[in-house]
Amino acid sequence: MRTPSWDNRGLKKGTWTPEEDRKLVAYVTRYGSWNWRQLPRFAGLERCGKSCRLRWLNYLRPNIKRGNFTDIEEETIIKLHENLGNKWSVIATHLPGRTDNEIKNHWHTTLKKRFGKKTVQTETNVKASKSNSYKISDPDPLSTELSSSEFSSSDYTTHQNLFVEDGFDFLDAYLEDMNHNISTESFHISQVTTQANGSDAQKTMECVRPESPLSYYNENSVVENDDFGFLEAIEPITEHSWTEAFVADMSLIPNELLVPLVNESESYFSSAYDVEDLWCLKNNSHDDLDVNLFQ
DNA sequence: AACAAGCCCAACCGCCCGGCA
DNA sequence: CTGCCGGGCGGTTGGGCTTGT
Repeated sequence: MRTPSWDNRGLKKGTWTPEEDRKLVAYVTRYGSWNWRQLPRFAGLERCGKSCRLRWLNYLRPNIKRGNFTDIEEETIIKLHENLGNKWSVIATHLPGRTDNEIKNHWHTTLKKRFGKKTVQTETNVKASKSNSYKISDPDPLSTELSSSEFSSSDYTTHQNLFVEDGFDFLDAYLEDMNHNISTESFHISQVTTQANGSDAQKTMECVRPESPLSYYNENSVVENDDFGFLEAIEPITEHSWTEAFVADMSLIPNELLVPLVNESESYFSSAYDVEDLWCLKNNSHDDLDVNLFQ
């Protein structure tokens, strides 16, 4: 979108590149967002912390739901906006997978025009009459929170995809999530797993989300050049690897923020997220997910 | 085909709030 | 109590994309 530029501190501004996305995802996935202001330095990013935070929360974070808003989602936004005003972050908590920024954009570009000048209540009642899952007459905005059963099952595919059966491999789950339901096209990427033990650990997995940052890559070049570097982040391979920056700076990260790898031979990744939160997510109902995850 | 206008959304900016020393 | 710092939030903007003429 925005033309890349540098501010007076030498920090980059503007559109994020795929490489920057990979660095940020890899770093936050492994170490969490322990300090947004310091994070870019350790992650090898020439960005301000705010920019990193925004990029992560609005675009790279798992469970982000993209694409058109459903009628139910629009009804929810309209109703909540009527009751709460421009409290986009609060409204976003009622729409699993949607970010406040996305909701705000959708409101300004679409809903405001459609509903801004009409009586919102009237309009929403019409829409609500089409839906048997949303009670527009409920006066309490909080009580209008949609239960998991009020969304179609596909709405939650991203949540369900966050976890895989064979253990707690956060990054696998992340990639699974990124694959969600966007395209039927597919391409293969290499998955770094346990190369350290010398076994033939390279697997392939399908990545089918052209709208994701990963899709910046030409699919053919990914296959032919094996240049899909997303996972290189967690295992410095060459001296030119960007990972060198944060690997070299690891000593500066407080020990308590460095989560030891559980089992290097099987689960290379670890996360500084609250492990209890993540584990409980595996068992909790869907409507807790967006609250607990990655806050 | 070329241009203009409007749309859309990622990203930035500045303010506010809470935690902490 | 006060000031600093980091995070969060809402408003705004830049510019690519789409649609209309």
